[in-house]
Formats: sequence, structure tokens, C-alpha cells
Amino acid sequence: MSDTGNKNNDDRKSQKSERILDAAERLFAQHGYDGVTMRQIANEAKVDVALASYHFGKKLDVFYAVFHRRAESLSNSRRDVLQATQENSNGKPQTLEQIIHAFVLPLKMAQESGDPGWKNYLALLAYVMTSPVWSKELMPEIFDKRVGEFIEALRLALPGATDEDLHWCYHYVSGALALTFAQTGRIDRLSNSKCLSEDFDAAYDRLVPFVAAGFREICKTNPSTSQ
Amino acid sequence: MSDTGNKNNDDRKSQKSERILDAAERLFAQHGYDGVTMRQIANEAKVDVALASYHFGKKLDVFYAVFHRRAESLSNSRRDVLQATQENSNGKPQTLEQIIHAFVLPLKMAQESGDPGWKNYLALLAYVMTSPVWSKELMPEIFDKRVGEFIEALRLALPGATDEDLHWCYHYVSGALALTFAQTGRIDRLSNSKCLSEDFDAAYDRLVPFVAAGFREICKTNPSTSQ
DNA sequence: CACTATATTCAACAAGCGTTGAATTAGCAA
DNA sequence: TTGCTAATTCAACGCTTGTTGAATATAGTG
Repeated sequence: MSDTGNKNNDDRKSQKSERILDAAERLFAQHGYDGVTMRQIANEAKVDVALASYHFGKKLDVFYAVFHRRAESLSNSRRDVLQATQENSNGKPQTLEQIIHAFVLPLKMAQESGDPGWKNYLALLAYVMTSPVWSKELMPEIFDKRVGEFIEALRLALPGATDEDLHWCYHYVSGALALTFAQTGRIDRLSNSKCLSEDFDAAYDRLVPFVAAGFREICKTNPSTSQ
Repeated sequence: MSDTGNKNNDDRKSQKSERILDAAERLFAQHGYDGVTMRQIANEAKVDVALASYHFGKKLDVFYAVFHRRAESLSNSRRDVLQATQENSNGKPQTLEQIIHAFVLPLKMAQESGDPGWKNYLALLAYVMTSPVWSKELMPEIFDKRVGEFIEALRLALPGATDEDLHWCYHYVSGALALTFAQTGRIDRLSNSKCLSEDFDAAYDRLVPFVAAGFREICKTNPSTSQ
């Protein structure tokens, strides 16, 4: 399966430069930035320790390269899916479930793409999102603007909701997603393996109605005249 | 305020040993285990670098000491609050909101205790919860059993709910809480400072009805005879 | 072939790491 | 005081870290 003789079309992707990013992605996702050494990355990628520096610069630049390799693609995919569902509902406001589904669908697709790199990347994203240090540095430049579009769509579906309510509810969604990405295996243990961390189908299919109900509960208009 | 002359009743708590744990707690919560050096801890605690090893052993033992210092206290407090509300509702099953409130109340109280150490500890807990490595090692021994009691209480309030539904919903709550503890400051930025990471009142007061509605949506009995 | 640019490895550096044994201080009992 | 013990500092150890300049291999071009 790997000894087919096609020369460099396939090899482009399996070059050492990409192998380094793959290894770093997996290791950073599991142990965090400071928990990984350049030598570990090189070992896992089966290259010399100096090669990562040659291609990407300092260790911090390796981390940035890993983070940015899939960031734009994922962020754009989320924008596209949200836009597509907006156009499909002709003028009418989308339902809450549609919006939330559009928000998580690209994540679900990434998880199920078959590429283990995507799973590692989302675990890395969970690490970045929950880190007080990295969150401030890396989330604004690419992912925060998508949140703004998401919130605007929600505002249309939930007229009368306050900014505070919308953002706190989004915050809960964000946390639930991050813990799902992180794949800690805790739910497996707590549920006696009735739930599995890798079962993203189960996680996402319940997440959408769960948070939709939560949004409706928090953002319902205050009872003024019962209408 | 700090130059009162009482000799050793107050000083017991401000001894260097405790100062080391306080410093380590703050640093570990912000930068993770590998992002902190023994010398940073000693600097922040204003003691010699060898003192932490003298009191606690290796760096890993310092981390364990920090984690365990408040773990039992927090875990027991959660058990007590849950038991107390169970006894107050005489035999009748508690409402969802009561159960969830009992689950988060000790966390809210810890945050608002005025001791900045508790804020740092909960941020450390978020770090541990979301780390694939630490979660497996540290969550089972103390915190996981409380989750079992919590789920059992939920099962009474939500008859007919499956184990899978209950655990996935708990997973969402857990993630939302972790991101709240982590205090990344992201919600401040996204909401143009209309929401504040340190505003745990706002976070918890919305969290309870939010997840209660989510639980009801997911765990509602399949429509058999409308009752 | 030679030439060149790129890719990769080798070897080594200075700095920082966790840890520890010896020396010093502080606290307290006799 | 003296003696004893715990607490704290000092100084240094061996090791690992990220990084880099020189050396070597590889691939493509003429």
C-alpha cells in the first residue's frame, strides 16, 4: 500500500517537512507546547533534530506552523456552511438547530475525514482554547471572526435576546466542544464505556438539540404580555 | 494590615511552605506543568529553589501537593450540598435545577471566597480536566465518584433517561464549567467586554437553566402515550 | 559530466533544567 | 548558656534543552 512506485505526486505529501508537522501536531495536542521537545518531534518524524529548525525556524514557529496549517481551511469551511444554509432558507430566518448544526458540521466532518491529523488538530485546538496564554494569542486572528457571524445568525433566530445572553450561551457551547475535542477519555470511564470519547457522532447529535434548548431557555423574551 | 504583631497563629498559614504551594498553584494554572520551572516557583514565593524540593520532593510531587491541597475539601463540599438538598426535599425527587445548582454551588462559593488561591485552583482544575494526560491520572481518585452521585440524582429526576444521554449531557456541563474556570478572557473580547470572564455570577446563573433545558430536551422520554 | 540550490545530517555550543549534599540559620527544650 | 532538630540557603552536579554552523547528501539543470 505504501510501496507503489509513483514518484513525487504522492511523495509531496509524505515529505519530511509534512512529517514533522504531523508529529508536532500529535505531540503538542497531547502534551502541550512545553511538554514537547524538538528531539521528540524529530524522533517521531524520524528525521534529524536540526531539520525542524531548518524548515520552520524556532520551536515557537513550529507550533505556529502546526496551528496555521489547518486553521484557515477549518475557519473558511465554517463560514461556507453557514452561508449555504442561510441561502437555502429563502429569506426566512433559520431555525436554531440549523445554525448550530452549521457551526459544528465542519468539526464533525474533520473528525470523520479519516485523516488522524484532523483529530489531533482539534485536540490541539482544545488545548489552545482552554489555555489562558494561547487563547489570547491564537484565537483572535482566525477563529474569532467566525464566532461573530455565528452570533449574528443566532440573534436573528432569537429576537430580543441580549448580547450577554447570546455570548454566555456561546461560551457554554464552546466549552462543550473543547472538552469533546480534547478526547480525555473521561466519559468512557465515567459511563463504564457506554459512551466513547471517539464517538463524535453521539457527541454532536446530542449537542445540537442540547444547546438549542439551552439557548431557547436563556434567550426567551421576558414575559411582557404573554406573546 | 500585614504588620500586626500576632506571632504564629496567623503565620502558620503564611509560612514559606504554603507560599510555595500558592505560587505553584498560580503558575501551573496559567502555564501548565511543563511550562513552569522550580526556579520560577521559588522566585514567585520568594524562597530558595531548594526549599520546594525539601518540603515536597520532586517537581511532580509539588504538582500533586498543589492538586490535593484543595481537592478533598472541594469534593466533600459538593457531596454535602447535594445531600443537604436531597434531605430538604422530603422524599420527593428534586427538580433538575436543584440538582444542578447543588453541583455548581461549591464551585461558585470557591470562586467568590475572596481567596485568589481558589480561583487559581479552579483554573488548574480546568487544565487537568482538559488535558488528555492529567485527566486520566488525577480525576479518578477524587472527583469521579462525585460525578456518579450527581448522575444518580439526575436519573431520579429524569426517569427513563438512558445512561448514554445522561453521561453525554454531563459531559457538556463539564466542558462548559471547565472553560469558565479556565478564565481565558475570550468571552470578554468576543462580547466587547459586555461579558467578563471573572463574572462568575453571570456565568453560573445562566448555566443552571441552560443545562437544565438541555437535559430535559435530550432525556425526555420518547413519546409513548403523551404522559 | 559539472554546477547549484536545496535538503538533510552531524557535532557541538551555551543556557537552563531538576536535584542534592553540605553549610547555615532559626526555634525551642533542657 | 548548650544541644538538638527542623527549616532554609548555598553551591554545584550531571543532564537536557533549543539552536546553529559546518559538512554531507540529494535533486534538478545545463
